[in-house]
Amino acid sequence: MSLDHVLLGALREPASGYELKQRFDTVFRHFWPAEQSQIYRTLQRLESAGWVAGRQAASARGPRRRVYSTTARGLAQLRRWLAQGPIVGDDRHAFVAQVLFLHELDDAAAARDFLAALHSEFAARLAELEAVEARWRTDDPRCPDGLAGADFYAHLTLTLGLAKYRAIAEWAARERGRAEARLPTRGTRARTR
Amino acid sequence: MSLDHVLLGALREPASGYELKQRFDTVFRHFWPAEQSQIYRTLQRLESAGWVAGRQAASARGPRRRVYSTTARGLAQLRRWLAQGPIVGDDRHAFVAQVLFLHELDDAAAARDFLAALHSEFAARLAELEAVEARWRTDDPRCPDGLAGADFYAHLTLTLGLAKYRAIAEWAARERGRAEARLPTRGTRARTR
DNA sequence: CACTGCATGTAACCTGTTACATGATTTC
DNA sequence: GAAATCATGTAACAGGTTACATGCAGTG
Repeated sequence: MSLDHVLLGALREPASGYELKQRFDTVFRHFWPAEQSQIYRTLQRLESAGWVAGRQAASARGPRRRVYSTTARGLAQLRRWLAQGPIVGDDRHAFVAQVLFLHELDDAAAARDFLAALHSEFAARLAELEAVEARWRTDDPRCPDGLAGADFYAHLTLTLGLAKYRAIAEWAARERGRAEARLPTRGTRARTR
Repeated sequence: MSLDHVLLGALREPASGYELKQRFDTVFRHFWPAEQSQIYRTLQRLESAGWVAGRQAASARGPRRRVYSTTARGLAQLRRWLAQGPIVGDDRHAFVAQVLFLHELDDAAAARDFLAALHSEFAARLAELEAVEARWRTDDPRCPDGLAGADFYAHLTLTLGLAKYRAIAEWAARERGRAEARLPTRGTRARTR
């Protein structure tokens, strides 16, 4: 139940369900997306378990808010989760299945376009993370190597995203090229096989 | 509903639920794992939709089997799915959340060990795929560049897995080194912060 | 007064996991 | 005759998604 632990980690700094949703949509989304309905539901469950505590708070604008934070028991639970070692689990990537079955399209140009679209997608994700890193470097002179505490680990997740998206974008560009090379030359039939 | 389409693609070659489970555990597992119970349940739904057809078949050993194959309507559905372009969707990787919250362990040596464990995990996955590729090369002299038809696309999924696992394993090795360098030297207090 | 942003929640549904249940045939 | 392998299915539950419902406060 990783959502539980992402919330436990996030709530070391107190936040409302609404604020959590925003953090999910910006940072956590990259490795554990969650919908608002699921966040509120899970918060309730974690509170009955005694892992987070909620309290009523006033709001600068808008209705009253309910602010949660991780309890001592919640923190102990989070530490156990971290101490058990990496939870790697399975990948679930529909696009890889699509690549595997691309042959069923029986259309080498469409396959090449498919790989080109994959390249745009991952190049865009890479550019997004590169922008985040560039901003960080200009905002904080200690950025890559002087980072301490929680920032050091946050930066690690950034370099992982960078490495992964870079590898996939390069793969897509390379394979798009190989697919291009297989295309029938002009003047011959457009279909393969 | 990607499981539907993975089954549609797999059943271009007729197979029983049991055989499909084996293919999931060897090949499809790398991008779309599925349990036996889910496979049988989905097969029933796809059959009512008219996308696959099942027929009774004799079995060399063991009880009677039910062999399914993709129908013309199922193939049309599969092609529509491929033609709509890559479905990239979200990543859900608990270990990245763990890295982000590693600071809560407040133990730099444990964090270094965590990264070392990640490195072993991904190095092992990489080695597994490298072995698959090596076997393919020795079995088929056309292997990397002369591959045609469905094999060309199957090889693409292999090079993707190779690129991705290589990138992650290299990241883990590099960051393990950086974490090592931050360790307090012998004789000083063992805890960071 | 309409719209936007803040804020919290519920209901129905779909997908995926775990556990259980059954039975045939072959090999030791 | 016990164990392994072939083979198919169901039930209960957990986790995640989509859609809906409600209401406050400030801005134009």
